[in-house]
Amino acid sequence: MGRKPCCSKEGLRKGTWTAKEDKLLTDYIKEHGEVGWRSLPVKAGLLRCGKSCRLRWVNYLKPGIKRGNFTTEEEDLIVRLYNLLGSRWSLIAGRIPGRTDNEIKNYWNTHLLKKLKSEGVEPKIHKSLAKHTKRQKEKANVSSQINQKGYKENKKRNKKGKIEENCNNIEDKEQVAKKTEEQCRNQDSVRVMSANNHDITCSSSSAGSTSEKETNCNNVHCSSSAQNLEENDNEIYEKLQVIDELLLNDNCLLPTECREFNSESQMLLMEFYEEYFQLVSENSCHFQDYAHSDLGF
DNA sequence: AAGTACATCAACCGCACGCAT
DNA sequence: GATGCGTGCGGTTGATGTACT
Repeated sequence: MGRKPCCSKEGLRKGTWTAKEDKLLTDYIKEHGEVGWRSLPVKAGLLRCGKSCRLRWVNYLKPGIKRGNFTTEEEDLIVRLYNLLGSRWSLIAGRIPGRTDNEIKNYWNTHLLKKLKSEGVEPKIHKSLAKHTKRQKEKANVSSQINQKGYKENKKRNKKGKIEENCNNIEDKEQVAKKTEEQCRNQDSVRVMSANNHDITCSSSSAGSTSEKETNCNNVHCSSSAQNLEENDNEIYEKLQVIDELLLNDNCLLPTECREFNSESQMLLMEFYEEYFQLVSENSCHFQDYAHSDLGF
């Protein structure tokens, strides 16, 4: 018994959207919100599949979507995120304000791959992650599962729009940032703007003093003490969670008025990512699952 | 100007996941 | 635990535009 199709294909339009269809969809969503994609076409008077409506909205009609040429900074970011995450376009798109997964995917396949190859750079090969998620999950080791559990729950809460509830548990957004700031005192800092447009000074480098940082890194890479390893794992993992908490909520990443992605906000973003990538890559041998499994990020 | 090849990107398709029952 | 539904994701297709012959 096969799975039911998402909708009856009969009598439905396919292909390029017309301006009239766009307007119908936009008007409906403005009034009712992004809910019930399956029933939306009928209610909105569209002869389209619900999935098609969602795609059209998410990729083209949704406010704040940036069209047009990618900047070199964006290109660089895409390449580095790809090396970290593989072809997880939605995750990559989530870290580049105004860009959609589809656009980034197309840009990668049509421009960046060629560009990299012409420069003699072979992009990191990733397995087709989507098709291996189950297997990867099964492979995930016990300790990482324990570490990831809390984060996954946080992520789930965020997805459900319960960020406030989450913030009550681990303080609020500012406190999350403050926590990071405390952990990162004495480190080179980067500035990240909070949702409240407060400048938060924090670092995505390892916690504590420089010596502690070195100890952490050494332990992560080659400690023979299982206990130390576990403690440091948790510490670094928590740090990644805090950073990613900020990254995932792009309101935390950039204030609304910076959605235009002006040069100043772009600089701040790039600085922040520099630190972020450094931290992840420093610990990549131990946190591969964080960077590459569907549980991480 | 016409035909063909290639490039681009919007849109489609099928699968997997989370959630409700 | 099994099943079905709604949704989101990544891979792929195909229509359209552009360059070349």
